[in-house]
Amino acid sequence: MSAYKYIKHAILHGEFAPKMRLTEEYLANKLQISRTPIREALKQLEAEGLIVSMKRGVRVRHFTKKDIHEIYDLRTLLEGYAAAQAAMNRTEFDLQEMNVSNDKYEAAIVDYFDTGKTTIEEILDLNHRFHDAVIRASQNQHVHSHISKVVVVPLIFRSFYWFDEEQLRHSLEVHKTILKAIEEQDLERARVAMHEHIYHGRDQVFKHIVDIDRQYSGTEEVQ
Amino acid sequence: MSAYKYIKHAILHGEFAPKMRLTEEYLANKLQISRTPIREALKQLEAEGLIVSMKRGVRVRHFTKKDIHEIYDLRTLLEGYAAAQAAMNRTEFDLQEMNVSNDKYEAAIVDYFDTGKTTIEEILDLNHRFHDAVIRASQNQHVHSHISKVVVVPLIFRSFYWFDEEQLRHSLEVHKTILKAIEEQDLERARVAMHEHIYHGRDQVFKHIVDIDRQYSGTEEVQ
DNA sequence: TATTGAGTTTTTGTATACAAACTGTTATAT
DNA sequence: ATATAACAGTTTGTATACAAAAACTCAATA
Repeated sequence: MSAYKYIKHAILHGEFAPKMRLTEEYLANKLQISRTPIREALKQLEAEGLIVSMKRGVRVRHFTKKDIHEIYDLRTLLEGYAAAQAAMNRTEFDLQEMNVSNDKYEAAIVDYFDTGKTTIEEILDLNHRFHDAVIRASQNQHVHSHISKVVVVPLIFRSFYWFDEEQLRHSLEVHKTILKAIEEQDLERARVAMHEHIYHGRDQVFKHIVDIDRQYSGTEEVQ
Repeated sequence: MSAYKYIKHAILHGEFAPKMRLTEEYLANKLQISRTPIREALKQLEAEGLIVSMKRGVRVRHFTKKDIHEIYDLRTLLEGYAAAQAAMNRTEFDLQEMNVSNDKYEAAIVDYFDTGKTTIEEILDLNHRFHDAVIRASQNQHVHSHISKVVVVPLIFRSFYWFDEEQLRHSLEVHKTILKAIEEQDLERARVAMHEHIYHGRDQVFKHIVDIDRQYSGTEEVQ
């Protein structure tokens, strides 16, 4: 795995906590490679906004409540637009892709509460694939790439762990509503359903993060 | 100037043409530095989407008509939202900043046609500052950073050069309409005026780039 | 003529060395 | 006790060397 992917994974999964200082040597040692590829990975991650650089070295970016709020607003705007455009531009192939994605999503949720063989990570991944299929159906590559940069914030990335059965089943129903609207080319219905879907996700996140703004106020150092 | 800024500038000003291959050695030689900082700059530029990497080396990204179309749709969506949010959230300070920006813009346009001492580059910069002030007034940092990535692409086509007196004066009036709506906290008026403003900009670009999709079909090599 | 493949050249990827910048500490003077 | 200067330690920034991968050349073969 590349240094970039390793570090990104570690940040998204909370192994590198917000505000944690990351020195090049620490990372080089951890990945058993030299500092050169580490530095290149850090430049990319900084351009993506997952780390912030200071006078000396970088830290894992800490997202405040305000950040999370803004990011959800942005994501709602973009994905809502994507859903409306998908309703307008979707091909038969897109419809099939979205349906297949959501069928898999449904099967995974059923299995999760039935046999427990499916993991929450797999459900998270399938949810992501459905959203991806919708965005692809919008036929706007640039919207796609911007959304993918908005979405990957550590807390949000892991927010599915907080969903209970009721909420997972509900999200499945909303997916179906979105799909139906896209199928019927009902732009506004698709947009509003997507807005509601994402804002509902935000409500869940905020229900669980009562005070992240202070939580990490101490500076976690390396090693 | 950093390698990153140098290369970005060269791309935006057309010195490195679309599809032009950029080898590390060529750039290192041109900037008279070693390949190490070049590589880091290229990683950042790739993350921003200004260059694309292939199996070996990178090329300056070529934007098709479809790209430009999509990018303007995206920018319209984002800046329209920012204008509406600015109408909702603007502080007295923001209002002042926006007014000052637009007054400078007006003075520059007047001077441009009056004495000719002001350059079109300066007008372009002041226009950019006004838009920036509006986006800042929206109080959403994340929207700001996404817009700033969208905005640079049309610069490649130096769209402003083609604005004649009529259009420059018109854009000034639209700015005033946007400002008035933001002042009166009329969200929808602000949003629609911004939409119109940006789509009008797109019309201008498309009027002048009749066939960029073929224009650069040949592969320009380094040196 | 088209194709394969060995050998050559070009270009990237990584490690390492060293200089430069920053940080923290201790000793000295006020 | 506080402030400052010098020094030592840490960490980054850049150059360079070399290995690895890709692209190219051209002759041998079908």
